[in-house]
Amino acid sequence: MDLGGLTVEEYLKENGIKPSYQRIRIFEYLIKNQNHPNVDTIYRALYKDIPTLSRTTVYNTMKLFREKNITQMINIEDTETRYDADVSPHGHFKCTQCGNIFDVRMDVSDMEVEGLDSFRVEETHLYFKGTCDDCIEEKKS
Amino acid sequence: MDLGGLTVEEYLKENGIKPSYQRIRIFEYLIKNQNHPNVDTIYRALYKDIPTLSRTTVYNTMKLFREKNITQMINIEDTETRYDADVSPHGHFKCTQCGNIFDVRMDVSDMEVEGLDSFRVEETHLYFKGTCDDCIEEKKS
DNA sequence: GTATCTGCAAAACATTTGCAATTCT
DNA sequence: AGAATTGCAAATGTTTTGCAGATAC
Repeated sequence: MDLGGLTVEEYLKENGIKPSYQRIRIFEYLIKNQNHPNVDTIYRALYKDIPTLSRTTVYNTMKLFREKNITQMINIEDTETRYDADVSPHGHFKCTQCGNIFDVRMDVSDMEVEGLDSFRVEETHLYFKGTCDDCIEEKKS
Repeated sequence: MDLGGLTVEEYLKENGIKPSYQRIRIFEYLIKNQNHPNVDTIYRALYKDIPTLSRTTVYNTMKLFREKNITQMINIEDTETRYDADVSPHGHFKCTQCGNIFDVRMDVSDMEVEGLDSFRVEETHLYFKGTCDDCIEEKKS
């Protein structure tokens, strides 16, 4: 993740977000841990350092980040929403064994999709589910 | 939707599902109404005819259908899971105005995706979000 | 007659809301 | 001081679970 040479604080300001302590820490977490976390994972990780942090603040912050377009939502399972600070067009692969989500580079321009003429497309989401290499190896041994 | 000349009852049996009255009615609803309904929509529609029906049964049934691979889950919003009795590979477009979901034909073989070599892919999901033609027209007038 | 299926009520879980206390400028 | 932000507690909405009664083969 590259913020174009900006600090997190500058990047947030640039995108119309007041850089509060919590918001900076949450965004820092997102770019340092490219693990596509859900709200609870973010909360637990930061709670160690910021014991006053509440889940509500994480929810509020993720909602704000989404509105300002500096994160995208990943809805693969119905049970949890995960987040990605990389908003460039790319896909995801979720391993159903370990639960990890991996980035998948994709060239949307390659995609020949019929029947989209009558729609104004604002978002494109592509994801795969299956088993990752590590989990395949694990089963063999 | 084509069941290959089978009745719903035969189709369910064929797929290892005991064709109870509720299951038949639910599956019939899915193939007659290609509206990608959520559990509540299915429940409300059938409740008129089957007043003893419970949401639990709809949930149970949808879980069973998924396991037997005669429906697929559509997770576009974090708030609701929707279902499709068409399990052939295709994408979806959700209009954020009216909430309708439309099928989008796609040829997966056209898709050039890098970095999937190390994964065993079991499912591919493609969806778009935006505004449909009807809702664009509506705003103009 | 025994397995399975259904459906009620309660529980579980993620997310949102209302509001009071806190923080920042 | 005034506006925005935080965080608690309660509410909401969806889905799951436990279990008793009904149904089917």
